[in-house]
Amino acid sequence: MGLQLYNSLIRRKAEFKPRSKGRVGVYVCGPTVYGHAHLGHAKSYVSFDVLVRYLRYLGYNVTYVQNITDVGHLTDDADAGEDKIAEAAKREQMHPMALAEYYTRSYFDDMDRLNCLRPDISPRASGHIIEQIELVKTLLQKQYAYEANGSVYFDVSKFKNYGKLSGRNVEEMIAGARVEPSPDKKNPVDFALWKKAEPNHIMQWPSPWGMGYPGWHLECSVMSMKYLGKTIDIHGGGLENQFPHHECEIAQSEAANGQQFVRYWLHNNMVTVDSQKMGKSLNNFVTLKQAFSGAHERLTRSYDPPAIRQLILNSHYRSPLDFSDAALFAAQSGYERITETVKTLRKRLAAAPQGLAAEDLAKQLALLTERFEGAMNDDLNTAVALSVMFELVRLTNKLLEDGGQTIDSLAAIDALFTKLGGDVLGLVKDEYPHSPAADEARIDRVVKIIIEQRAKARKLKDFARADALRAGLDEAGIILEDKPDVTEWRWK
RNA sequence: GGCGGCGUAGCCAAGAGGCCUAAGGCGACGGUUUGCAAAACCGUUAUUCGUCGGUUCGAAUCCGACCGCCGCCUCCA
Repeated sequence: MGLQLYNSLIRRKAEFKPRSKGRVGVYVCGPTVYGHAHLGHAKSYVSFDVLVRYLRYLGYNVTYVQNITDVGHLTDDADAGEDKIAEAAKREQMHPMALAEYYTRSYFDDMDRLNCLRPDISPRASGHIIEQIELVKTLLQKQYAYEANGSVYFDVSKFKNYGKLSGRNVEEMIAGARVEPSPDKKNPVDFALWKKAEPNHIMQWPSPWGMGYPGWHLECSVMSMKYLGKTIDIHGGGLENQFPHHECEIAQSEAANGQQFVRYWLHNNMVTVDSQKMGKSLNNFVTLKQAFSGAHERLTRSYDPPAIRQLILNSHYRSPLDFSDAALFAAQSGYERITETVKTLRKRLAAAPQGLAAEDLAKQLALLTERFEGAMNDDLNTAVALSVMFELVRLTNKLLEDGGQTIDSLAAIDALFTKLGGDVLGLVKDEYPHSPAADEARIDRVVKIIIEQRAKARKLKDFARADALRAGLDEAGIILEDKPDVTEWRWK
């Protein structure tokens, strides 16, 4: 059985088959860059990162597109809302585009630290205004949209499949609408494709309907179409975007193109913090930078970025994830366990005797691989995949303790760690380099300890020992210089 | 009010009719190793899966009721 994915559109798991053999287009809703990324972003993007990594592991040629929303995302869907970027720009007294750039860099920086692969294409909404206007024109032409007072709205009543993704009924929504309908809209559920800009609005572009800016939902339709085609294989995003965002994307795209927009809709579940919804108003927002540094009142320490990744992969992407200091602490310990084993393994590998891999070991590794793939094929069950990694850890530690393993045996284990734990899960690194600056400071500390020992020996007139220490350092390329009151060292 | 999801050991978390007297991780406890420490290894830590009923030869897994929690329906990954 191949890869099964839970498709929100049909509400069950289904075998994944790409549209074109061997090639997969993946589009994931990216961040609106008006603040630093938080734990919610991490869950979403780590989850889809693993999807992309696993598709590549299976041999697919994947094009991964993830947008950057830098315009059009309003704080409120009723017409009163302001653009999030504009609002933050005002607050931080920056140019909106400078603000967007600043937080885009911050976002990539955080994602790099979580070891998320960069998307192949990271299109900006503001860079696709022309295409967005074109899509609005098409929708007007096909009479799926109407202009009113300088804005253009999508006429939901014209699109009969509206609600199919989120299981909603248009009539009921109209009846139960909570927001005061805009006087320009024919129906309260209609959504803005293009919004008229007030003169003082900073971000605005000329259009056939006057100066304005695009509606939020439009960008994803336009950019996925542009880079992946009219029908894409996989569209991912957070569960909270299923409605209305993704529903609107389907309506726009399918109305304009007359063909299916997305074949597999994947939604990841939400993050809570200490069992509470993470929200700015609840004051329990934890940004990734805070988690990395430990600078948050709910955290007792700093956490390695991969430990956060590990916590996310410890549960299923469609389950809600509760972040707590205790959970993070456990993930950190677990991550260190895997890391220690891999480091020790590689150290031993360098000094292992020649020889072929043990036959029963090959069998065990094949079995673990099979179980790993079985878990991943089952809608990306990373929790089980991770448990397989821990079994590999135990197997490895036992072998290392027994000793006498050949190069080929250890290399086979290392290859599996690298492939499954590294390439797919993104938890095992190819190398664990020390930072040169930190190393330098460490060497200085070590040499000073030896100098101290030598000083003690000299004081006790044990010159043989003192000279032996100096000779030893000399062999390591370190020269000691005895000054009147101190001993200094330098590289040979 | 409408739609959807969840409740498994001290904590996190898989499992979705018989392989479950329920993976894996963290923590705790005991042991091996150890001058001390760290790491590692071995073992123990849920006869039970929110509660109560039902279906079935058989249920954590299906159905119903109830209790509790959460999400979406307004912006949020």
